[in-house]
Amino acid sequence: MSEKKELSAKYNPAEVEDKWYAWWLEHKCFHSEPDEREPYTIVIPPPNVTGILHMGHVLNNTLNDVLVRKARMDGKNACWVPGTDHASIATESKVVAKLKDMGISKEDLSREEFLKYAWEWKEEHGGIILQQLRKLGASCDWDRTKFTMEPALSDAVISTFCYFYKKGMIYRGVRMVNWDPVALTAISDDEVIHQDTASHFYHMRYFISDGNGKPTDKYLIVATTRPETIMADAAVCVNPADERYHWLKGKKVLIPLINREIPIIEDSYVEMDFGTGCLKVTPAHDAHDYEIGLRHNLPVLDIIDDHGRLNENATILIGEDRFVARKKIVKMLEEAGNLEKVEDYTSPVGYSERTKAVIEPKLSAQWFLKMGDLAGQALEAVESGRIKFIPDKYRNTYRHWMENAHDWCISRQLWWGQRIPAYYLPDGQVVVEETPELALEAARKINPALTAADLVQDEDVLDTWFSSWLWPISVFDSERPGHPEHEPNKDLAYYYPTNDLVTGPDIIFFWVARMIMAGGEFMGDKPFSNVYFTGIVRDKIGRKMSKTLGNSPDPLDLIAKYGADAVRIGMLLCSSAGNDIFYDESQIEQGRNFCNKIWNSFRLMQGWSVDEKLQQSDVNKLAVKWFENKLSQTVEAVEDLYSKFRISDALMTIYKLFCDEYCSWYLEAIKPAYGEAIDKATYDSTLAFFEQLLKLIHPVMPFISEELWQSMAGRGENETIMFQQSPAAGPVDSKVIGDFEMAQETINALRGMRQQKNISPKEPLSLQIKGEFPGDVIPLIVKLANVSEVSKVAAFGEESGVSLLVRTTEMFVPLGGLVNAEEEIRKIEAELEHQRGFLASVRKKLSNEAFVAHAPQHVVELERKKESDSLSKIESLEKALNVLKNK
RNA sequence: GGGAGUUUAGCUCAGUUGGUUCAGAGCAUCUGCCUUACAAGCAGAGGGUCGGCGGUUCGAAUCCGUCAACUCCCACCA
Repeated sequence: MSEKKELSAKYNPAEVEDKWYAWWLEHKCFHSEPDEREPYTIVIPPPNVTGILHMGHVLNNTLNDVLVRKARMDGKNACWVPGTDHASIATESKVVAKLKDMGISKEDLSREEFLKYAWEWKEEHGGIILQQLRKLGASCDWDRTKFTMEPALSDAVISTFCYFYKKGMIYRGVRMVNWDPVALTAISDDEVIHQDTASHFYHMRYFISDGNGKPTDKYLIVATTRPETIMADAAVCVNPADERYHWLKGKKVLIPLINREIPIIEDSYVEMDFGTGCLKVTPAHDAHDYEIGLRHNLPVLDIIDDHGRLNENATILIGEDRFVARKKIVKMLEEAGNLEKVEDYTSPVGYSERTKAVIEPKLSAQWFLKMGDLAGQALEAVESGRIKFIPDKYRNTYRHWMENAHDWCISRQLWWGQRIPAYYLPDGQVVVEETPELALEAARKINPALTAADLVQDEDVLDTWFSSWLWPISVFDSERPGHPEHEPNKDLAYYYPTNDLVTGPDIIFFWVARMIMAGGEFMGDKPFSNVYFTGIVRDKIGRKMSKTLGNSPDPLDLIAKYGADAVRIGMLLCSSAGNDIFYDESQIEQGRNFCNKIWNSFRLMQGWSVDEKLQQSDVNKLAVKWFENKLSQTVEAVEDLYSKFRISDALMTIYKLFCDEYCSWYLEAIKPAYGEAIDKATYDSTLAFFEQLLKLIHPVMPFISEELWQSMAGRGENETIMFQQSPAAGPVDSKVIGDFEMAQETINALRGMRQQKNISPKEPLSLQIKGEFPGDVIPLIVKLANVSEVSKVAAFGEESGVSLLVRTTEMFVPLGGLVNAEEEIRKIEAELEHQRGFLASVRKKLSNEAFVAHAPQHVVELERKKESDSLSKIESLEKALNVLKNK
């Protein structure tokens, strides 16, 4: 130790964490530039720019940081690129809400004015989450921080759009989209959450027309959950096989209340046994109805406006909100005698993920990207194993989606985002170019008389994922997307493809699949090699963590209370890949306790005085040799676990190595008696071991490992544990470990016996061992089990005592008056009974000719060995019993 | 409705090709210890018909069938 300062009995993370994080930043430890080393690259899953750190981020970024720090210590040039996502819907709705608080309505603002507010908001609140990540210890290269809407990355998005447009893969089409009447935008299918919702099933009478627009007294009954849309009906549809309605063929019915005449049509889409078997067809307001309308050439009448209110086309209830209109129209139907009955009914209703508004299916002109080839090659990249999913089961999910990929609706009716670079000519033609200037140039090829003022740019912006899918490319080289003919710049050439991606399975299609598509298209190469899917963080009783439930702790509070290392450990301990995480604060306590354990082991070593003249004792020699091997063995296991992304198992292996092997066995074995000094050789070895352990621990617990590593002697001014080489596994001598284990088992047996017989650990015992026993571990038994004398004997004496069996070695502890003969007899008899039963079962197996004939040789051999071991155990138990009984 | 997955100790999970590293780990529990690093600790101990049933096999937590429960994804406002 360099200096001996007083250390408190408890580790205090608050004193340590900010200090080292600042030091790392100051020394540019996280920064990476291309060099001759092998790169290791991770791009952060960019959190929403206005987001706040939650437990899911903690899990994800802890895993990322562990991987990055490990790679760094493996000598790779590790680069973790941080950044944020502009999250158009989420951010825009936050800005709209904030403006509303200020008494400003978005509609009163021009696009430019609104964007000015939005950027102000972004500057003010943006990137808080990146600051919070620093508290967690995230070793991101902050100099490379990116934002999906910064100019360069926006340019990449625009070029990408133009690229696909010119390739004929982007088209504009009228489609039934999921309209969010609150956000006033179409959203993708994936952003719609279906939830069973209690509503009503309204059975309405549609009277048959007499042919002149007048009702007859005959009617049929149509059931709907949406009576407010009847004014948009284009037909009533029945199944052609439905005999109940054959008489209606060619007839027309009148829409209730407005008496518009519509045809009765037949389509097998209608299920006969659902409802009344009559379906009202409303092409403008239902995706299936739209399809039916196309098949039967039905007119499309849109009666709901962007805000979800009835418009003039409805002819009645104009201006009413759709849900208000529903209530009113039901009453009107009832009064008009058109309401047959109302049933309670629960049906799935689509809600906007962002605004929670009920989705309105709406026909509108949107931009689409064809999936065809993109999905095909992205599927192949995973199927072929070039990209590995961890856990593997997500390949199924991925395949299923990729094989059924719909064209991607990429336009959003928002302002916060990259505006679509499509420019409309006065005659309705469209040109798509990267800049207005280029667009004008292109437009003039169509009509040379055009001026800039004649071009009108599309009002919509692009889906946020249309920028995120470029992330692994654009953070390094924003020129490349959209221009695969460009040579990649130095960074892109060096860092791409990235190595690992850590993300949640909920965005496997939104993001993971699309990054693979973009990588294939623009780089001709996968964007990453491994995708590690984390689970969802849930509370103890399995509920998803959410703000509304209030069951999500603030990670920063936890860090303040327990320390960042403890929080990291707590998250990792319960996180096997792909499984949901059941978060429990007690896991973080365990992490804190582990920190404390490490801290105190350091205190112990720091308190020792070294005597250079002291000879190394046999016990110490043994312990050092053993731990050397144990460490190698464990390092090998840990490496293997890391390579399989079994991070929590790797952590547990390290945890046990430290707590059990190092603290409980090694340190106890070499610990000098109070007031005595330790020999130099052992001391040096111990510190070397401790340093190795700190390195092993560093990726998971960066702060405490740095603090203690720095506290050890001989550190240069600018050195950090961050760049030390990971411990390498040396050769493992299994005899050393095996012999030591024999000693451990013996010590455990003796300790157990003391407890059982109520013999104080301070009472020295003597021990007789019969048969083979590794002699050089005896000093360890003497020290740790408080044995005064160990003798190897050919036969046990006649005095009273307790016999022990360690594996197949018999031992005896003479206890004189301390032993209760009757109790001992009972114990031996019980053991005998068990042993005889065991022997019987083994013999039964061996006497089974089929077993001996079919089982492999080594299995049969094992059974034989069991038999002989058991026989010898029984023999010695019987002897011991005789001795006791003959007393 | 279509698909995928899960079910092993009180809790969270490991268990590679069926066979002594097969019934494991951590936490929790219980017992005894304030033993000069650590009570946020030490030393011990007890917990499981491996979801149910059936089958294949000399042998099943492991393979097959079936049933049950749970989870997720996709589809869907009649």
